[in-house]
Amino acid sequence: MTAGPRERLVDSAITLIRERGVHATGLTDLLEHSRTARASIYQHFPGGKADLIAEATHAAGRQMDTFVAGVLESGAPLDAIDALLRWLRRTLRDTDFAVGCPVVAAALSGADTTAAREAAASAFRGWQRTLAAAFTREGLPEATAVSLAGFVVSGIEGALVQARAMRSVQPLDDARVQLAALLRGYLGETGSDDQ
Amino acid sequence: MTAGPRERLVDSAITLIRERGVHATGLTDLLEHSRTARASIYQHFPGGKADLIAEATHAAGRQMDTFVAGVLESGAPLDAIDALLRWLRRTLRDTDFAVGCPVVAAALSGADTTAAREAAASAFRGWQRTLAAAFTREGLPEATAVSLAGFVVSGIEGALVQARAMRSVQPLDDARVQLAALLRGYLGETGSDDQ
DNA sequence: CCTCCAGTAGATCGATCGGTCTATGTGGAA
DNA sequence: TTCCACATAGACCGATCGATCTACTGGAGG
Repeated sequence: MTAGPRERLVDSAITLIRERGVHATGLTDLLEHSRTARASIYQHFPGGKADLIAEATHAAGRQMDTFVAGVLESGAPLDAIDALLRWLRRTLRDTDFAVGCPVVAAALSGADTTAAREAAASAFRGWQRTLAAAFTREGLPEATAVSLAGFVVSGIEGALVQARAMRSVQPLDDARVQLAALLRGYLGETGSDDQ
Repeated sequence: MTAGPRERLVDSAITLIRERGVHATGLTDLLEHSRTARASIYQHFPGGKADLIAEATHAAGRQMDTFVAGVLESGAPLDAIDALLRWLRRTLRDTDFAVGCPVVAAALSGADTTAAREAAASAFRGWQRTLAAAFTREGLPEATAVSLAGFVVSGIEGALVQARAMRSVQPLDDARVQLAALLRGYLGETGSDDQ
């Protein structure tokens, strides 16, 4: 509950960027949402908005990576992917399809925001590494695990974009079914055939 | 070479949105890039920028759908996906990873731009339909074909986002390999094992 | 006590945003 | 030729952008 200005700014940046994208998120919105003084931005992020966005993207990437790693170490990879997709589905519905992935938003923020793009790339690589480690733990060769992990990220992120556009969780459900089929091909028959 | 103001505006909108996103694309950039008078926007798009973006998204969706449908009717689905991924890879490299998918950009343009979001959803549905038709032609059940088609779109779009962020074509190559594995599971062994 | 400084509140800056306006040019139909 | 719809060039509007600035507040450390 301490939540200093810096932490509030990062949290608000993640929230607003998920909803509106980088360029559509103004500092005024950011300050109002985080109940923070304008000067506090430049106190903690000398580079201004660009710095804040980059740090928010890094933070969002770490949060998601922690979540995925947590679910992975207590279950099979497919169950972890399932849990992630279920959580995304619930989040989308709860917010009336208003929120997307902050890392994707940062990745597409344009050519002028190099720091944000690099932060997004770093987050993607982190997720891929975490997933690939789980796949190798299941016996997959290193190269196969890395490729598969990268594609799992692609499939989920793409489904999230489609789901927002269509205002439907169907793309996430399709991703669940198809990723299950793909993983079954690599890892053989394993659970996760619930409803 | 006729290329009236309306056509030039739509083409420029597609180009600039691919690079910068909707909100980061200003009317001034648009007019300069399309060499068009400011008033011409409101002549052809009474709703202003929002109308133009929506029409550009529709046009981009149709163009891509035509491309995909063309490649699909002269080859197996996997070969068509291969051709699409190869084209995306070359485009990314030729532009130094500056361009993405205009439909994705429109889909993430925010809550205020409803028309653009709907245009993006329409484009996604069109691609899914086109792909699903090809899969049913190969003998897949309707429901399976639709689900698989939706996921193929997700996987490709997600790979494109990752590729831009990382400035690497690796995600597209991963998508190729994994989509091939997935389709092989449904359709059995079919060509496309070149390098 | 006083000092110091992160935090707050808000005025203000130049630049740019999307949109509207006038003036002028142009090419085809009546 | 006359006419008119369209295209162009560019000034202009209020609003908002990111960023800088001053003035004030409150609590920790000497």
